[in-house]
Amino acid sequence: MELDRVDQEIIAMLVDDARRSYAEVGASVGLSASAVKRRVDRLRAGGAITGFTVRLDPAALGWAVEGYVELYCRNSTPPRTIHAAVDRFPEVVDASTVSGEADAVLRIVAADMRHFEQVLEQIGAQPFVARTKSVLVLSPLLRRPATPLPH
Amino acid sequence: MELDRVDQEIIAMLVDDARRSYAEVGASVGLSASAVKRRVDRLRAGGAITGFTVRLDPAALGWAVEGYVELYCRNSTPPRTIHAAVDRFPEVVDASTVSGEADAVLRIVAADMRHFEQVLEQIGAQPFVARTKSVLVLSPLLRRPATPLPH
DNA sequence: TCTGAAACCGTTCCCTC
DNA sequence: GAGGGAACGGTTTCAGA
Repeated sequence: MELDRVDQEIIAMLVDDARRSYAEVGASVGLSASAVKRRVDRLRAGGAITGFTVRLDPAALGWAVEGYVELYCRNSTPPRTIHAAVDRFPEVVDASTVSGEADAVLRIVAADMRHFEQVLEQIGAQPFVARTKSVLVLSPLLRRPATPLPH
Repeated sequence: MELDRVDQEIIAMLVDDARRSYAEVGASVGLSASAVKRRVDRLRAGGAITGFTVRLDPAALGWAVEGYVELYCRNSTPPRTIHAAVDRFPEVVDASTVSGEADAVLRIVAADMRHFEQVLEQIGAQPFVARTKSVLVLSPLLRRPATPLPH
Protein backbone atom coordinates (compact mmCIF):
# COMPACT_ATOMS: atom_id res chain seq x y z
CA MET A 1 0.00 0.00 0.00
CA GLU A 2 1.57 3.24 -1.20
CA LEU A 3 0.99 6.39 0.89
CA ASP A 4 2.02 9.81 -0.38
CA ARG A 5 2.61 12.88 1.74
CA VAL A 6 -1.03 13.97 1.53
CA ASP A 7 -2.31 10.55 2.66
CA GLN A 8 -0.04 10.80 5.68
CA GLU A 9 -1.31 14.25 6.57
CA ILE A 10 -4.90 13.06 6.26
CA ILE A 11 -4.22 10.07 8.50
CA ALA A 12 -2.41 12.25 11.03
CA MET A 13 -5.44 14.53 11.26
CA LEU A 14 -7.79 11.59 11.70
CA VAL A 15 -5.56 9.94 14.32
CA ASP A 16 -5.87 13.18 16.25
CA ASP A 17 -9.64 13.41 15.79
CA ALA A 18 -11.48 10.82 13.76
CA ARG A 19 -14.70 12.83 13.69
CA ARG A 20 -13.24 15.75 11.78
CA SER A 21 -15.23 16.51 8.64
CA TYR A 22 -13.74 15.82 5.23
CA ALA A 23 -14.09 19.53 4.51
CA GLU A 24 -11.96 20.42 7.54
CA VAL A 25 -9.32 17.84 6.68
CA GLY A 26 -9.35 19.06 3.09
CA ALA A 27 -8.88 22.68 4.12
CA SER A 28 -5.82 21.66 6.11
CA VAL A 29 -4.18 19.52 3.42
CA GLY A 30 -5.22 21.62 0.43
CA LEU A 31 -7.85 19.33 -1.05
CA SER A 32 -11.61 19.41 -1.51
CA ALA A 33 -13.86 17.37 0.74
CA SER A 34 -14.67 14.93 -2.04
CA ALA A 35 -11.01 14.37 -2.82
CA VAL A 36 -10.34 13.65 0.85
CA LYS A 37 -13.23 11.20 0.98
CA ARG A 38 -11.92 9.40 -2.09
CA ARG A 39 -8.50 9.07 -0.45
CA VAL A 40 -9.96 7.85 2.85
CA ASP A 41 -12.11 5.33 0.96
CA ARG A 42 -8.99 4.14 -0.85
CA LEU A 43 -7.04 3.87 2.41
CA ARG A 44 -9.86 1.78 3.90
CA ALA A 45 -10.13 -0.43 0.82
CA GLY A 46 -6.36 -0.91 0.85
CA GLY A 47 -6.41 -1.97 4.50
CA ALA A 48 -4.25 0.84 5.85
CA ILE A 49 -7.22 2.26 7.76
CA THR A 50 -9.10 -0.54 9.47
CA GLY A 51 -11.73 1.57 11.16
CA PHE A 52 -12.57 4.45 13.43
CA THR A 53 -12.92 4.14 17.15
CA VAL A 54 -13.34 6.04 20.37
CA ARG A 55 -10.55 6.49 22.91
CA LEU A 56 -11.62 5.68 26.44
CA ASP A 57 -9.95 6.35 29.76
CA PRO A 58 -9.89 3.04 31.65
CA ALA A 59 -9.55 4.79 35.02
CA ALA A 60 -12.60 6.96 34.39
CA LEU A 61 -14.61 3.84 33.59
CA GLY A 62 -13.62 2.08 36.78
CA TRP A 63 -10.76 -0.07 35.49
CA ALA A 64 -8.05 0.63 38.01
CA VAL A 65 -5.66 -2.31 37.55
CA GLU A 66 -3.61 -3.14 34.50
CA GLY A 67 -0.98 -5.77 33.97
CA TYR A 68 1.08 -7.77 31.53
CA VAL A 69 0.80 -11.53 31.66
CA GLU A 70 3.25 -13.97 30.15
CA LEU A 71 1.70 -17.29 29.19
CA TYR A 72 3.76 -20.47 29.26
CA CYS A 73 1.96 -23.20 27.35
CA ARG A 74 2.26 -26.95 27.14
CA ASN A 75 4.19 -28.21 24.16
CA SER A 76 3.09 -26.92 20.77
CA THR A 77 -0.15 -25.15 21.59
CA PRO A 78 -1.32 -23.57 18.32
CA PRO A 79 -1.92 -19.78 18.30
CA ARG A 80 -5.57 -20.44 17.44
CA THR A 81 -6.08 -22.22 20.74
CA ILE A 82 -4.58 -19.34 22.69
CA HIS A 83 -6.64 -16.85 20.74
CA ALA A 84 -9.88 -18.74 21.35
CA ALA A 85 -9.15 -18.96 25.05
CA VAL A 86 -8.31 -15.31 25.67
CA ASP A 87 -10.90 -13.89 23.28
CA ARG A 88 -13.67 -14.82 25.74
CA PHE A 89 -12.27 -12.37 28.30
CA PRO A 90 -13.10 -8.73 27.59
CA GLU A 91 -10.40 -7.91 30.15
CA VAL A 92 -7.75 -9.13 27.71
CA VAL A 93 -7.07 -6.04 25.66
CA ASP A 94 -4.07 -7.23 23.72
CA ALA A 95 -2.53 -10.63 23.03
CA SER A 96 0.38 -11.85 20.92
CA THR A 97 2.46 -14.94 20.59
CA VAL A 98 6.09 -14.07 21.23
CA SER A 99 9.63 -15.32 20.90
CA GLY A 100 11.60 -16.19 24.01
CA GLU A 101 10.70 -18.41 26.91
CA ALA A 102 7.06 -17.43 27.18
CA ASP A 103 4.64 -18.39 24.41
CA ALA A 104 2.36 -15.37 24.58
CA VAL A 105 2.04 -11.98 26.22
CA LEU A 106 -1.34 -10.56 27.24
CA ARG A 107 -2.33 -7.13 28.46
CA ILE A 108 -5.19 -7.25 30.91
CA VAL A 109 -7.26 -4.47 32.44
CA ALA A 110 -9.38 -5.17 35.48
CA ALA A 111 -11.60 -3.29 37.88
CA ASP A 112 -9.42 -4.05 40.90
CA MET A 113 -6.85 -6.48 42.23
CA ARG A 114 -9.44 -9.10 43.10
CA HIS A 115 -10.83 -8.94 39.58
CA PHE A 116 -7.35 -9.13 38.04
CA GLU A 117 -6.60 -12.19 40.11
CA GLN A 118 -9.84 -13.87 39.07
CA VAL A 119 -9.12 -13.36 35.39
CA LEU A 120 -5.58 -14.60 35.88
CA GLU A 121 -6.86 -17.71 37.64
CA GLN A 122 -9.35 -18.49 34.91
CA ILE A 123 -6.73 -18.09 32.21
CA GLY A 124 -4.24 -20.13 34.21
CA ALA A 125 -6.84 -22.87 34.55
CA GLN A 126 -7.00 -23.43 30.78
CA PRO A 127 -5.72 -26.94 30.02
CA PHE A 128 -3.01 -25.73 27.65
CA VAL A 129 -1.55 -23.25 30.14
CA ALA A 130 1.41 -24.55 32.11
CA ARG A 131 1.94 -21.37 34.13
CA THR A 132 1.66 -17.60 33.97
CA LYS A 133 3.89 -14.79 35.08
CA SER A 134 2.47 -11.34 35.50
CA VAL A 135 3.63 -7.84 36.25
CA LEU A 136 1.36 -5.00 37.29
CA VAL A 137 1.36 -1.61 35.64
CA LEU A 138 2.35 1.03 38.19
CA SER A 139 1.80 4.08 36.03
CA PRO A 140 0.94 4.31 32.35
CA LEU A 141 3.55 6.58 30.76
CA LEU A 142 2.52 6.59 27.13
CA ARG A 143 -0.49 5.30 25.26
CA ARG A 144 -0.25 6.18 21.56
CA PRO A 145 -3.58 5.99 19.80
CA ALA A 146 -2.26 4.42 16.61
CA THR A 147 0.68 3.06 14.74
CA PRO A 148 3.18 5.69 13.66
CA LEU A 149 3.22 6.76 10.02
CA PRO A 150 5.92 5.74 7.56
CA HIS A 151 8.82 8.17 7.65
CA MET B 1 -18.15 9.04 36.42
CA GLU B 2 -21.52 7.26 36.33
CA LEU B 3 -22.53 5.43 33.13
CA ASP B 4 -26.03 4.10 32.67
CA ARG B 5 -27.06 1.38 30.25
CA VAL B 6 -27.69 3.83 27.42
CA ASP B 7 -24.27 5.46 27.82
CA GLN B 8 -22.70 2.03 27.52
CA GLU B 9 -24.65 1.22 24.37
CA ILE B 10 -23.63 4.54 22.85
CA ILE B 11 -19.97 3.93 23.66
CA ALA B 12 -20.15 0.39 22.32
CA MET B 13 -21.47 1.69 19.00
CA LEU B 14 -18.75 4.33 18.79
CA VAL B 15 -16.01 1.86 19.71
CA ASP B 16 -17.18 -0.16 16.73
CA ASP B 17 -17.34 2.85 14.40
CA ALA B 18 -16.54 6.30 15.70
CA ARG B 19 -17.82 8.01 12.57
CA ARG B 20 -21.36 6.78 12.96
CA SER B 21 -23.80 9.66 12.96
CA TYR B 22 -25.56 10.61 16.19
CA ALA B 23 -28.82 9.94 14.35
CA GLU B 24 -27.79 6.35 13.64
CA VAL B 25 -26.63 5.81 17.22
CA GLY B 26 -29.86 7.35 18.46
CA ALA B 27 -31.99 5.07 16.30
CA SER B 28 -30.22 2.08 17.78
CA VAL B 29 -30.49 3.13 21.43
CA GLY B 30 -33.92 4.78 21.21
CA LEU B 31 -32.88 8.42 21.52
CA SER B 32 -32.89 11.47 19.28
CA ALA B 33 -29.66 12.61 17.66
CA SER B 34 -29.44 15.65 19.89
CA ALA B 35 -29.95 13.60 23.03
CA VAL B 36 -27.10 11.33 21.92
CA LYS B 37 -24.85 14.31 21.29
CA ARG B 38 -25.56 15.69 24.74
CA ARG B 39 -24.57 12.36 26.28
CA VAL B 40 -21.40 12.12 24.21
CA ASP B 41 -20.49 15.69 25.17
CA ARG B 42 -21.05 14.79 28.81
CA LEU B 43 -18.90 11.66 28.47
CA ARG B 44 -16.11 13.74 26.95
CA ALA B 45 -16.40 16.43 29.61
CA GLY B 46 -16.35 13.75 32.31
CA GLY B 47 -13.19 12.21 30.88
CA ALA B 48 -14.64 8.80 30.03
CA ILE B 49 -14.23 9.50 26.31
CA THR B 50 -10.84 11.06 25.66
CA GLY B 51 -11.16 11.36 21.91
CA PHE B 52 -11.82 9.72 18.59
CA THR B 53 -9.16 8.11 16.48
CA VAL B 54 -8.51 6.00 13.43
CA ARG B 55 -7.44 2.36 13.60
CA LEU B 56 -4.46 1.61 11.42
CA ASP B 57 -2.97 -1.69 10.31
CA PRO B 58 0.77 -1.53 11.10
CA ALA B 59 1.57 -4.23 8.55
CA ALA B 60 -0.23 -2.36 5.75
CA LEU B 61 1.81 0.74 6.58
CA GLY B 62 5.11 -1.09 6.38
CA TRP B 63 5.66 -1.79 10.09
CA ALA B 64 6.50 -5.45 10.06
CA VAL B 65 8.24 -5.97 13.41
CA GLU B 66 6.73 -5.60 16.85
CA GLY B 67 8.15 -6.37 20.23
CA TYR B 68 7.94 -5.92 23.97
CA VAL B 69 10.92 -4.40 25.74
CA GLU B 70 11.61 -4.59 29.45
CA LEU B 71 13.65 -1.68 30.76
CA TYR B 72 15.96 -2.16 33.73
CA CYS B 73 16.97 1.23 35.09
CA ARG B 74 19.67 2.46 37.43
CA ASN B 75 18.55 3.04 40.97
CA SER B 76 15.50 5.22 41.43
CA THR B 77 14.95 6.63 37.98
CA PRO B 78 11.75 8.71 38.18
CA PRO B 79 8.90 7.81 35.78
CA ARG B 80 9.18 11.30 34.27
CA THR B 81 12.69 10.56 33.06
CA ILE B 82 11.60 7.33 31.41
CA HIS B 83 8.64 9.06 29.84
CA ALA B 84 10.74 11.88 28.43
CA ALA B 85 13.22 9.41 26.98
CA VAL B 86 10.76 7.12 25.23
CA ASP B 87 8.38 9.85 24.11
CA ARG B 88 10.89 10.99 21.49
CA PHE B 89 10.55 7.67 19.66
CA PRO B 90 7.40 7.36 17.57
CA GLU B 91 8.17 3.64 17.45
CA VAL B 92 7.30 3.35 21.14
CA VAL B 93 3.57 2.83 21.05
CA ASP B 94 2.98 2.01 24.68
CA ALA B 95 4.99 2.43 27.87
CA SER B 96 4.31 1.78 31.53
CA THR B 97 6.28 1.50 34.71
CA VAL B 98 5.72 -1.93 36.21
CA SER B 99 6.15 -4.00 39.33
CA GLY B 100 8.64 -6.86 39.34
CA GLU B 101 12.27 -6.93 38.37
CA ALA B 102 12.00 -4.64 35.36
CA ASP B 103 11.18 -0.97 35.85
CA ALA B 104 9.18 -0.42 32.67
CA VAL B 105 7.67 -2.27 29.75
CA LEU B 106 7.52 -0.76 26.28
CA ARG B 107 5.78 -1.90 23.14
CA ILE B 108 7.70 -0.99 20.01
CA VAL B 109 6.73 -1.23 16.35
CA ALA B 110 9.41 -0.99 13.69
CA ALA B 111 9.72 -1.26 9.95
CA ASP B 112 12.04 -4.26 10.08
CA MET B 113 14.50 -6.05 12.30
CA ARG B 114 17.29 -3.59 11.58
CA HIS B 115 15.05 -0.71 12.54
CA PHE B 116 13.90 -2.46 15.71
CA GLU B 117 17.49 -3.05 16.69
CA GLN B 118 18.39 0.59 16.10
CA VAL B 119 15.58 1.84 18.32
CA LEU B 120 16.53 -0.69 20.97
CA GLU B 121 20.14 0.48 20.84
CA GLN B 122 19.20 4.12 21.17
CA ILE B 123 16.94 3.42 24.12
CA GLY B 124 19.54 1.19 25.72
CA ALA B 125 22.09 3.98 25.33
CA GLN B 126 20.12 6.31 27.61
CA PRO B 127 22.20 7.02 30.72
CA PHE B 128 19.52 5.77 33.12
CA VAL B 129 19.08 2.42 31.34
CA ALA B 130 21.09 -0.40 32.85
CA ARG B 131 19.89 -3.03 30.37
CA THR B 132 16.95 -4.09 28.26
CA LYS B 133 15.34 -7.41 27.56
CA SER B 134 13.10 -7.79 24.58
CA VAL B 135 10.80 -10.36 23.04
CA LEU B 136 9.51 -10.20 19.50
CA VAL B 137 5.86 -10.55 18.59
CA LEU B 138 5.39 -13.63 16.42
CA SER B 139 1.73 -13.16 15.62
CA PRO B 140 -0.74 -10.63 16.96
CA LEU B 141 -3.71 -12.58 18.30
CA LEU B 142 -5.95 -9.85 19.63
CA ARG B 143 -5.89 -6.08 19.44
CA ARG B 144 -8.94 -4.61 21.15
CA PRO B 145 -9.62 -1.05 20.09
CA ALA B 146 -10.62 0.19 23.53
CA THR B 147 -11.04 -0.56 27.18
CA PRO B 148 -13.96 -2.83 27.96
CA LEU B 149 -17.11 -1.30 29.39
CA PRO B 150 -18.16 -1.64 33.02
CA HIS B 151 -20.23 -4.79 33.53
C1' DT C 1 -36.56 17.34 27.59
C1' DC C 2 -38.30 17.64 23.02
C1' DT C 3 -39.06 20.09 18.39
C1' DG C 4 -37.94 22.51 14.58
C1' DA C 5 -35.28 25.13 11.48
C1' DA C 6 -30.96 26.78 9.61
C1' DA C 7 -26.35 25.62 8.81
C1' DC C 8 -23.46 22.10 7.80
C1' DC C 9 -21.81 17.62 6.11
C1' DG C 10 -21.44 13.08 3.48
C1' DT C 11 -22.13 11.28 -0.75
C1' DT C 12 -22.50 10.96 -5.58
C1' DC C 13 -22.14 12.50 -10.26
C1' DC C 14 -20.16 14.99 -13.88
C1' DC C 15 -16.73 17.78 -15.71
C1' DT C 16 -11.87 19.26 -16.13
C1' DC C 17 -7.00 18.66 -15.89
C1' DG D 1 -6.08 8.49 -12.71
C1' DA D 2 -7.01 12.34 -9.64
C1' DG D 3 -9.26 16.61 -8.20
C1' DG D 4 -13.01 20.35 -8.10
C1' DG D 5 -17.60 21.74 -7.67
C1' DA D 6 -22.48 21.40 -7.42
C1' DA D 7 -26.67 19.09 -5.89
C1' DC D 8 -29.43 16.46 -2.68
C1' DG D 9 -30.60 14.22 1.20
C1' DG D 10 -29.31 13.47 5.76
C1' DT D 11 -27.04 15.38 10.04
C1' DT D 12 -25.60 18.59 13.52
C1' DT D 13 -26.46 22.22 16.36
C1' DC D 14 -28.84 25.58 18.91
C1' DA D 15 -32.63 28.35 20.18
C1' DG D 16 -37.10 28.45 22.00
C1' DA D 17 -41.16 26.31 23.92
